[in-house]
Amino acid sequence: MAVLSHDFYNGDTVEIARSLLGKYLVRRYEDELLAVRITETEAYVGRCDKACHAYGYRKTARNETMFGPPGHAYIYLIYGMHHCLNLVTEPEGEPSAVLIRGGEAVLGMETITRFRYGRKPGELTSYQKKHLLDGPGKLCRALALTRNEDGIDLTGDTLWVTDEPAELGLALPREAPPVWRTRRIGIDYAEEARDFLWRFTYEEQTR
DNA sequence: CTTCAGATGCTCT
DNA sequence: GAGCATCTGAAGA
Repeated sequence: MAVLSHDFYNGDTVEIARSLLGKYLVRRYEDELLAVRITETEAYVGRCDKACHAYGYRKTARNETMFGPPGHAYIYLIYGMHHCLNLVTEPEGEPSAVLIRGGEAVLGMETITRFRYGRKPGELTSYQKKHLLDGPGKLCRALALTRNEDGIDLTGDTLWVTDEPAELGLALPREAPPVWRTRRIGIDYAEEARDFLWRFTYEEQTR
């Protein structure tokens, strides 16, 4: 399969959130490739999910990208200072997306740690290394993703997902380990949707 | 290890 | 004006 196509994203959001685990998110920044193995995702579905920005098909300036075609990045600012990356799913007009909540750096460590801490990899504490990319805001910071990248096509040359790490010149696993399924984080306001088991992580990852 | 306060600005009512 | 799909550092256990 290699680079995920628009077809991949044109489907059930919860299923896509699960299957994105273990795949590789690639960011081209200037002439360098940065890559992250996806370890944590969440599904958001406008049709039926009170936690989704587009719940009940409520369209605003912020969430407009989710109403567009699948296979694009929906990026927004949260808490005034952090960005969150989502991958738009489902057919156009069904506002839905997968939030990328965490990963592990596999390519471009120098640049990633510079974006995160302004330091070289060897200068990080073990705590900083352990928690380098375990949150949606951290991931966007590490890959220099902001609202400037909102709406970009995931089949272009800026940001994409692949399940073939050999394309990156890396000998890395192609298969995901068993996944763990839990409630989503930070959506206590969302009534019954709080209890949807729409968060996916590697089994060994608790956080 | 845990909890907790504060940061900070955009978005929607 | 209220609230937010978060992160950090400091302090306590």
